[in-house]
Amino acid sequence: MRKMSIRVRFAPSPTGVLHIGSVRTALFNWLFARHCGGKFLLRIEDTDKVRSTSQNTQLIFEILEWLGIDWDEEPVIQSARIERHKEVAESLVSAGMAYRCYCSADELAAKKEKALAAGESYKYDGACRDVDSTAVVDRPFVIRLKTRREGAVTVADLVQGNVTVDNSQLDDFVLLRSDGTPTYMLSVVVDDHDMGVTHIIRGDDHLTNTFKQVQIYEACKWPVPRFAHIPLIYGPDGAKLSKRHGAASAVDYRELGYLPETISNYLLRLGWSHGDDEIISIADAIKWFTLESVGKSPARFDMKKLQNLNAHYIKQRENESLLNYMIPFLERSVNTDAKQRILRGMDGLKERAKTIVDLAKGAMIYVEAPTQYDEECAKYATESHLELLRSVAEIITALGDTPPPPQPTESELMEGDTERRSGVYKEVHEHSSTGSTQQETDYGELGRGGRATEDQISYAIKSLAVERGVKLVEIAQAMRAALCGKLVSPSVFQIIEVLGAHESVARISTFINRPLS
RNA sequence: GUCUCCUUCGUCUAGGGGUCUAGGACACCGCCCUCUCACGGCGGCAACACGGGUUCAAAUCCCGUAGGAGACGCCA
Repeated sequence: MRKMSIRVRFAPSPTGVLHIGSVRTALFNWLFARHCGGKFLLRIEDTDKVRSTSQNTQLIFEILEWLGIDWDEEPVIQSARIERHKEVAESLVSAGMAYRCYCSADELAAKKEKALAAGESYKYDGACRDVDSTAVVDRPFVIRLKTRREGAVTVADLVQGNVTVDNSQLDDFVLLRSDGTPTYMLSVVVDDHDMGVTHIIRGDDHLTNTFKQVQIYEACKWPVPRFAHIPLIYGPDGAKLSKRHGAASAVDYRELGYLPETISNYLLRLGWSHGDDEIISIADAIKWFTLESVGKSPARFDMKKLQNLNAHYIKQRENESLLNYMIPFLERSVNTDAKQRILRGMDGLKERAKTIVDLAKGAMIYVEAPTQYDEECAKYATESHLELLRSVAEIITALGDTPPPPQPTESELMEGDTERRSGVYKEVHEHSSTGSTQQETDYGELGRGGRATEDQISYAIKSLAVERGVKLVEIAQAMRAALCGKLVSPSVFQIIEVLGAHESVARISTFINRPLS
């Protein structure tokens, strides 16, 4: 296979929002082109003028760009090529390969009904096949292909293998409608030929169409391209993936908070694999992608796996990038201070989020004080809890305003405390634990602006728990309720570090003094 | 109905005659970690649709059966 000449295309129709299955088709085409060093072209099949919208067309471009799928030449707009399509249809008539059919819609409907009633499959009977094409008849007509009736056509499909269909299965299908517009069958063939497409990679719902199209290529005496029909994506129930499965459009997934790298990785693994690899970068995908390794069996869409992948890619992303990405998802617009807080709390936030929507929700604790408290919070509003919170507030205030207490030694720390930390926390911790010989300088850095570090806060609160003889969880959950209005959040110590003493104490006071419970 | 395609754990898949008492991932269950929830670590459950061949040997090759899907438009 000579690599330099390969040309593929993605040819969506803007009659609806871009389906996630179409996105996969685009991805496979793109990957194939990039792998082979060929060209990836775009064609908008907007010949159905009633259902096509320019908004849908825009969305196609937008989603492809979002996913990093770039195309090589000016996109072809199919509706601009109608004259060319007609021309080909007419030339086929002149060449005796096609003919004018004057059967009315009513006549055909009647024949179809009759066939159905008799339990037979309907095929156009070719009534006008031998009508003299030079005769001028003043009736509306369509142009039909004079299909070959004998023999069979075998397509050496790059994914499906050899597929043979008997020509007797085909009828003389329509190339040009009575209103003079081309049908899909005609326009794809003409456009693919004119665009120099060498490999047609598309959903396998087109497999049977292929045999009709091959006949058009042959009638035109054009070279037949290679085909690769990839299996469709199904919903969890095994039926074609659609709206009722939750989300079928690529735009939906973007709005649900999935990252583009998640979508392309997930879609790639649906029906294609490279050994045991699950997390695959675009670069590796381009390096590894071949049509031979595309599976033939249909795959079901698994939301859980998508989520898991998304969680992975969220953890991978840089905090700044995540912040920018999540801003449109935030419930309200945020100022620079809030952004800074979110950024500082991002490590704790992102390891808990499966989607950007989750992330944005979780980030609200750094945007504003709780506007309401979850029902379960009442459990931590007992007098004994409130009493503990008063002490907590004092400790936080003290930590925030004065130099923190001496650093704990390794043995003083509860076991496990020095282990298992990640991200920023770990770095901070390492700083503070090396601080035994250089406490002054560390305070100067870590306590900047009178702000205590997560570690210092953690130590102080843990000490309080020991002192009062209560379990840490009792204090921590009460703090969480007061700080977040809910019982699930990142580390409360980290939250306090990010919010600062003033805001933290304010939230705790609000909780203590609120009328309820 | 006709034609075409598909069939390994619940799901995505590895596997191209012996290395398969079938591997990985997600999900699920358990344990560890733990300030909640997650993350992470460790472990567990779980599949070659069925029936015939071919072969010394079949998840792997062939043929049936069953099940699933797609296509049968003057839609794309």
